[in-house]
Amino acid sequence: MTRRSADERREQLIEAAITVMIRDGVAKATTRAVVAQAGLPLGAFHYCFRSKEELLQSVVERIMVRALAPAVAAAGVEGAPVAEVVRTGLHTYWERIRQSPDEHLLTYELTQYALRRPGLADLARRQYAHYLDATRDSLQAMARLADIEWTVPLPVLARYALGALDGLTLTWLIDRDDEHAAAALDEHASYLVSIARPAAS
Amino acid sequence: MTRRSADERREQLIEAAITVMIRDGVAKATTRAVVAQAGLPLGAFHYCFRSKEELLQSVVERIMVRALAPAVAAAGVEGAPVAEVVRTGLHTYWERIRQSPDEHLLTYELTQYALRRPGLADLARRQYAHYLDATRDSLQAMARLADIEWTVPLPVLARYALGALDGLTLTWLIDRDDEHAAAALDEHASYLVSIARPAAS
DNA sequence: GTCTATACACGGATAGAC
DNA sequence: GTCTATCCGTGTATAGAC
Repeated sequence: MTRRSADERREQLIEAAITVMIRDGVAKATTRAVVAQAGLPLGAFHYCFRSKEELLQSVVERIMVRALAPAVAAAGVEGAPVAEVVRTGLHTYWERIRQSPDEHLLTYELTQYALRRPGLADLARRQYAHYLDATRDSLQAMARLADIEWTVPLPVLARYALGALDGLTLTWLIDRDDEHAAAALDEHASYLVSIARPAAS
Repeated sequence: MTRRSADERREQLIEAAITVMIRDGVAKATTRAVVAQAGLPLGAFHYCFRSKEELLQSVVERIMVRALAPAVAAAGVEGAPVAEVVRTGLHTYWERIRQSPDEHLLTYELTQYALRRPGLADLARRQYAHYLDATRDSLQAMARLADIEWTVPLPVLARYALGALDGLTLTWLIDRDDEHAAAALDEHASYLVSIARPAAS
């Protein structure tokens, strides 16, 4: 029973750490703040994690997996016009950002934190590689739904689309300008539509 | 004479702080580390700055101004083809990033740091507004050089272009993949060329 | 103004009782 | 395994000699 409880506490502490980080930032997520958030005594920390670094590694892994890949969520009906498929996908992505802006801000914060630690830098790189994959998959899914193909090589297009969405997201997280963000996102949609052509096969 | 020296020390400490931050990250830029970098005694700190917060405000202001606005450096010859003007501008921007990647990484780190402090959050917002202005100016300059006009409203285009460059930059700072970054940047150039048309007037 | 010594708080980690 | 009490390092800031 104690074994199961120990695992639960690990989970509890990871989630508590994320809660604190979203609310106060990574720097304020001290061991004391985390255990307080979890409602546990300070001593509980060190028989769940060898060190704070170990907790942070778990947090980074979890938050990065949980963070929607900046991939465009492919949505829409089979055979719909490409413009509709693209706009629906981007809109879905954007709504998720708008629903949890602080969590996404934390994602960027953690990425930078990870880059500063030799042991975690590789994790950040692998995660961005994963984002690229997910973006590529979404673009392929959209092409299939709209029955089109992209006139730009998929790896290039994925990197460009990921960058554009990432940048637009970051800008919005800073200025929270809904109108301008929507207009820019729409321009990205127009771009995607412009590089689509009817499927050959 | 002491007066002049005090101002010099302020400068000295700001630059030392930036040096430490670029090398070790914002978190490691303690007062002790900063004065050590500057070759000054610890006591020197507090008759140059009221507090560490005050130093950080100065640092944020300076680094954000110094950071090239993610604006496209307009370059090229009057009357050159639009494709050449655009590619030259983007290439110039990218070279600056490549020449000081750590400093640009710090820019992102400081932006997030600023967003976490109520007193500095507004500074981050104003800075991004400045980036938007600079991007818009560069786009206008490119249009003038190539004797074209943009078929997308300038405010929308500026936000989109800023986001795209910001995102591509961030992705590259993480994975340092020169080839793919160049390809994606090139795709952005193609996009810009595609939304240009000969000037009407 | 300039520097040394130090106060004081906080954070990570551990010792040791239960 | 669980928790309390504590150690020790570090960080900001200040006191006070010069």
